[in-house]
Amino acid sequence: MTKAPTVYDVADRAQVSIATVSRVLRSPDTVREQTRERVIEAVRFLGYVPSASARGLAARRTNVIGLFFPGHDDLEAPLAPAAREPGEVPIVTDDGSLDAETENLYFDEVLRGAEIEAWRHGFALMVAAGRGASREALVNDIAGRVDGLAVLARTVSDELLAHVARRIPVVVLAGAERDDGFDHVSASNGPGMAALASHVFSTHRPARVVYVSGPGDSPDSAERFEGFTAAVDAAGIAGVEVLHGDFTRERGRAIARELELDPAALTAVICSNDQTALGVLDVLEARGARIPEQVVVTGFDGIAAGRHSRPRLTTVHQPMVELGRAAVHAITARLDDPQLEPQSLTLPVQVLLRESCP
Amino acid sequence: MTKAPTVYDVADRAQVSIATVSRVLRSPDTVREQTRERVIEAVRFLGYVPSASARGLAARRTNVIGLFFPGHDDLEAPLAPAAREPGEVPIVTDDGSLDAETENLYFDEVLRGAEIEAWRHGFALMVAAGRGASREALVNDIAGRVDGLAVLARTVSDELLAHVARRIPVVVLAGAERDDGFDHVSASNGPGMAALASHVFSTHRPARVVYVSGPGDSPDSAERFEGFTAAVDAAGIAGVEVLHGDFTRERGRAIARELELDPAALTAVICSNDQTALGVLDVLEARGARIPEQVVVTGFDGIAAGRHSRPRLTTVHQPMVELGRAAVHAITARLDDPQLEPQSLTLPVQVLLRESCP
DNA sequence: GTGAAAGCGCTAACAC
DNA sequence: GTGTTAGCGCTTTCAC
Repeated sequence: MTKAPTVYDVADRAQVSIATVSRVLRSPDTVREQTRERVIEAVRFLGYVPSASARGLAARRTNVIGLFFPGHDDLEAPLAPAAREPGEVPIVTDDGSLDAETENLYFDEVLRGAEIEAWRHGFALMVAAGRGASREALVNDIAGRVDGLAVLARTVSDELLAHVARRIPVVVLAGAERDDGFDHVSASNGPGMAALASHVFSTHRPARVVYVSGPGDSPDSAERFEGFTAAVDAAGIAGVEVLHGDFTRERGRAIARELELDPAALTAVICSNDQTALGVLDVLEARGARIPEQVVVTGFDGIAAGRHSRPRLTTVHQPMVELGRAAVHAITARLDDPQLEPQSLTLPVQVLLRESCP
Repeated sequence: MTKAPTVYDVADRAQVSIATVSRVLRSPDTVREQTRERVIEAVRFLGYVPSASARGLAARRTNVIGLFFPGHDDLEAPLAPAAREPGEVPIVTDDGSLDAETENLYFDEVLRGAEIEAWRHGFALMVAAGRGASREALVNDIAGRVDGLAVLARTVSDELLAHVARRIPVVVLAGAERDDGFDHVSASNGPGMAALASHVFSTHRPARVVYVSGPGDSPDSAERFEGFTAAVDAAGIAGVEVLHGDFTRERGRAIARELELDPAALTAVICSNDQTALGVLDVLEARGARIPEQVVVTGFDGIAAGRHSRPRLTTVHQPMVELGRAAVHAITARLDDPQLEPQSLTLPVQVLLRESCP
């Protein structure tokens, strides 16, 4: 780690020019075998690792793709010191009250998809989960490091996005198609919610319909709501109640607590995402409501927790891994052909019927 | 995106030298306000984003930390085309037979921790999940892009690790401490398993003890087994059966299928990880075994699925997010002071008692 | 098949 | 406070 060796060092030791060293690394078969071996030996001997900075500068491309997601603001606590000795192992009984799992599944899966696709195209992946005030600065910083950037919709100002897009391709994830000149990749939110709601209406014929929305600034939430109203109109249903949610489980719980249940009439609680629906289920179960006889509940997203809940949650499944892949794919496509018209890819979803609303 | 502007372009437009442009970006308060504003205006007008390659080359540091994990080999399928129209939404009933969730939780959580800690120290995070033959090349490539690298134990040859370590700090994740000169970060596998096993022995006094190991090349598995044998010795237990597992749920199932259960005697199945234990539970439940009256089952890791199983799984919880954080922390510490002695941090674990073995 | 040399876009002395 | 200048370590013509 004392002064990393460079091409020059390798060239010296192998008795060749730096150009040849470069060739051995980039296009080995243009170099005579004997020469090549000398170079490789030198590389090994010196512990040479080419600098991506220098390479990126000279080649004018980094071979890195960036993925920007808004961050886990919750976890800004300093690194907890190992309070206990590692040898001490406390034994605690988990009666179910222990903290819920970190439910960043969405991020995790999109990331996985992005990583896979990046790798397939020979790119490395840089992730950034900006938090707080530094967000815009971070995006700008990342933009300087990569050949293309995927950004979650609504997490960065259009202005900055436009700024960055002058330098590299930008694809917006999970935002509805907008005529902003960017590439877009999203799931079929509207039709998905419409299909689910229609199913609820036609199969269960609820006497009462409650819709729990997401945050006002979420494009996903808006699209889902549109799908919902379309289904409502199509079914000719009147008197729907719309409650304002925020995509959190806690909010779902709060809403369920205040929900007055009519034992005689079937109520449908249609939530704009799974978290909210799970919160609703938490409280409804505790209140002793009969699901799905008395109340049916639905979510949206298809997160793992919905498969394990009791009752299991009926939902619309988004292909999150595919979202990540498609985003990276869109970037590489544009890198290959910058002249491409702005693309807008909408991935299909699937309604998953489970016990909360069969 | 036509020819990205450089410092020179900005300098021209702002009527200053490139040094001043650099200053405005790196240390704004050393520049007169009026000058600064001219520069900022030019930056904005031109859509200037500094090149991290050039910056990294000049400053001799990238401000990026790398995280290497073995990859999701399963997912190499080409990007599935959107077979259906987005408007078509199939409705399927999920009777529980749909494919199991992608259980890369370990990766996900470590990554999250790493990202957080990297951000706190002002670093970006680059992730790589190498697959197949390209693994070593990938690690080498990443090594050239970052200021420090965290690598999952046993995924890269010692030789390559040593090669890379000549250039940048390397920390090994989840491997037992070894005298290899690298920094290590791991969880307290041995003591954790020992504490759990002791609990099983003293509380349940099983007539028969079955231990299911992990793959032979897993250091985690080896440490856990050591902890187990320590507990066995301490409890003076004889005639333990040790089965060879591989950390997969399927293997757990297979083992449970062949397990002969004596209705009269309590059997303890102690598994070296949660996946295996969940597989055991799957089959035992199906076979109608009474848990925990007739059989007690334990796992190790504390993955989410164990919280949702029936019965819920008793296990040892590893602080995975903390592992990621600690790894990055170790790297930044070494970057700050390269003279540091090789560190070996072992994070504390916790036994979580749930219904499979209260 | 190999070498010489001109950058790539920035930072960091060092002058002024 | 601001400008000049010398690299940083590589890729890539263009000669030979």
